[in-house]
Amino acid sequence: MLRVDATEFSGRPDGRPAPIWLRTEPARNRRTTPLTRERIVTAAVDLLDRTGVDGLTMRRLAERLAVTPTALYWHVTTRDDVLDLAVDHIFGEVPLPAAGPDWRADVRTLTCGWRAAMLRHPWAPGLIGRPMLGPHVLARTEFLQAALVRAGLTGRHLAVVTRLVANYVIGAALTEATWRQTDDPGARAEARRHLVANAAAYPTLTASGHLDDGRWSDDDLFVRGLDAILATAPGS
Amino acid sequence: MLRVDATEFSGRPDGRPAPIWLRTEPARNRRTTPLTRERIVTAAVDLLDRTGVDGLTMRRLAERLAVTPTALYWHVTTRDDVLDLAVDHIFGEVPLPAAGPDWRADVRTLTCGWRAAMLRHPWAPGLIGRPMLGPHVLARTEFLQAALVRAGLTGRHLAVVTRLVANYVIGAALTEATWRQTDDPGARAEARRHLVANAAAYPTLTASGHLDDGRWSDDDLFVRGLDAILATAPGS
DNA sequence: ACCTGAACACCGTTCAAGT
DNA sequence: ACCTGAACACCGTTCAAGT
Repeated sequence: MLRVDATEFSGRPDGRPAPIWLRTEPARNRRTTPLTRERIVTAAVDLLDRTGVDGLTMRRLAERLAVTPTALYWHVTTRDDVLDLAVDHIFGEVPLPAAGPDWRADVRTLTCGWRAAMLRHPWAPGLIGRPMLGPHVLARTEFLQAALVRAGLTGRHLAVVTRLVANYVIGAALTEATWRQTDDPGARAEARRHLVANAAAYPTLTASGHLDDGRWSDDDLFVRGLDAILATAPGS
Repeated sequence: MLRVDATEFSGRPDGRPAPIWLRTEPARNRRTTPLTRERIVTAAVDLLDRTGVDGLTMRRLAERLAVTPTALYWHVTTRDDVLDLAVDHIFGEVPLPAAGPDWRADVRTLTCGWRAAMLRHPWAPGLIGRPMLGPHVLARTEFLQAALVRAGLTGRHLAVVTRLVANYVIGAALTEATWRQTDDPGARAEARRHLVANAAAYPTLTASGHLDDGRWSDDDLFVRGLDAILATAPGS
């Protein structure tokens, strides 16, 4: 190799440092970008989108960030931390709607954006089985309950409907993400065949086309369910 | 040790086998119980109850069954299989109610048992993010939709309410299990303090006591939410 | 303060071999 | 048919050490 390691020049006979052109920069400047928690989280979301929950490895994540696996542990204490941060992060992608005069419309756009974010990142719903106290998640819940208060709900009734809406969104996202997560595009059709094969045991489900694809859009079914909930609250 | 290994007797000078009293049984009879898929699943549920999802290891599971880790792979092809089987198994614990004249009562007892099973095994809701096509799960969904058909629902309306109920149960179990799963009993109180500390950002949530413990029972809130849904269907 | 390197105690899964 | 043993290619996390 013709290229000589410049550090050799720094140890000159006369003790003076070599001219700057011949020196490589010191280590802390050579690093392209400093590692931050934020960079870790965005890289994690990227990796999760591509490879799913099991694909997110501290080692793979570090590789993507051009860093030693153990370097991550300076910014984060555990792999679960990364997952928690990733979940909260994706809720920051969808902006909070502006509160308008129609509280029902507010709840609709809020929950639809909420659900859309989870379906864009199908690994997310399965990770909700842990305390969700990130700022983005709480901000969304706050907005939801504020809209319900404007609708006139109070006390226990308010608590019931808040949980009803939130849990419906989460459950819907979880079951819908199931089918997008599997790589096999024919998985749903296969499930449908399994159901038909056992039609004797599941007469109602087969008759109603419970697992049929595209009979009605998932989006439409979700919104209609939501509207059914909102119809139980006092009129606008 | 006084106890002599009986196999030594089998190699007698005269070549004849030792009397049966002095022989140990051959290997295939000595094993206490043969390994079956069913035994694996019940042991898995036990281990999951004790140690959670991360605690279920093929090696630990094998140890509990007094078997080599690799022996499991004869009855099951992957760890995920074990998890799928475990989830379906716990739904078999709750018997299907008998269909009565009051379809609302049927749906209530079905979903309450459904939810109770998940709360008894708090690891379960988080595992629903995979195709749920086990016989017990499907039988429950079949019962639910059959009750809704008896209520007079058809077509798209039937699909909407089926999903609404099922997703509400799943979402509720998932969020509620979150707090039972954490070993720390004060986790909820800690979360509440976190909320109060940022009361400026979450005025509605703090005012309504969103994370307050025991203000209203979770069971009561769940049933009221369910009744709100069922109220949207045609009257009995 | 921030990152590297080596090391520890695990994993799931395969495959040939035993009985 | 059913299980063992050895082996492979990974894991998350720690800790001392470098800069």
